[in-house]
Amino acid sequence: MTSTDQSGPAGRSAVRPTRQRRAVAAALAGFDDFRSAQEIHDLITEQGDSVGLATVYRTLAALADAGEVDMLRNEDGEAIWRSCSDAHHHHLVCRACGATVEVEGPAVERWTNAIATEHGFADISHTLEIFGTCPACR
Amino acid sequence: MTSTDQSGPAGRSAVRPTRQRRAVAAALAGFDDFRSAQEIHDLITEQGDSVGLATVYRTLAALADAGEVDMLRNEDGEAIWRSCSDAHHHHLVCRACGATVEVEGPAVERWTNAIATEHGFADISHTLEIFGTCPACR
DNA sequence: CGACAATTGAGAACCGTTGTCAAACTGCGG
DNA sequence: CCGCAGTTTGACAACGGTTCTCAATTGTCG
Ligand SMILES: [Zn+2]
Ligand SMILES: [Zn+2]
Ligand SMILES: [Zn+2]
Ligand SMILES: [Zn+2]
Repeated sequence: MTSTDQSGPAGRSAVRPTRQRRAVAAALAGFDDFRSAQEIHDLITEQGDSVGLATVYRTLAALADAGEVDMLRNEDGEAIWRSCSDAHHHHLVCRACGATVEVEGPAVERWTNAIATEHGFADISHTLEIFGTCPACR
Repeated sequence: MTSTDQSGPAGRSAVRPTRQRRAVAAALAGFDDFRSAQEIHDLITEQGDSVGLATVYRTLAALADAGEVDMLRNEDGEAIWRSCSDAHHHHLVCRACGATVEVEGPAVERWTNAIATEHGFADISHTLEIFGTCPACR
């Protein structure tokens, strides 16, 4: 058994741990609200690292479909990102300061599935975000 | 029922019914899935009318905040539009063909409010869309 | 070490959307 | 019927976020 073949199809390693990816991860660890790619890029710069904007976008996209960060869109349609817990969850976001709370609602999950099934839909997924003004911004 | 009684009593400058706005309304009546502004613009052109793209955007935005059309964003962040019923509702959308069903869920409405209040948030709003594959696209 | 695929970054390209502003259109009062 | 003032329109430029290009670099692995 030739040791590890922990990731890719043809055996060669797929994702390489690079300085840039570490910098993005570090930046993500530094806030817990949702931020745009550009804001994250700025953060990285402030932290002294230098990473191209395109790389930030690429890394965020990769992390997102690896399920390590959540991406959603603000009212203007911009993508905003945040490192989140693994489990399926939704967000309660403060419109003013961006403060974010992860929330879970088994009942809602059940409801969406039921409704969709009822209409004959399959391969169901959903998006749900709650916006409001947090206590601190009142 | 189109509760659009724009002409109020003290009818000072309101929204003027113009050829262009009528064309947009007509286009909106011609489909029941969500379409982008550009697609709607194309539809109008195909119908023989001629309306500037900027005007289409302006009209859609106006209709949207008059509550006569719903706007949401597809995965790419583009705005897509559809004329909907007045009451608050959500959407069950087919990923393949775009077929859309309006759905209501009083329980979900209650849940979002409860969760938000519980965390001290005020002025609550939310977005919720369900995606799947409809029977016809199976 | 040497070969090589994965990765990076500067800048251009994309593309949906919004802003500009002069011309066209309305409703209204005279 | 005419002219004025405010509204609306549209061709086009400008914007801004995101993706693409491609040569140069950098991990990985034998
Ligand atoms: Zn999350
Ligand atoms: Zn859910
Ligand atoms: Zn709707
Ligand atoms: Zn709702």
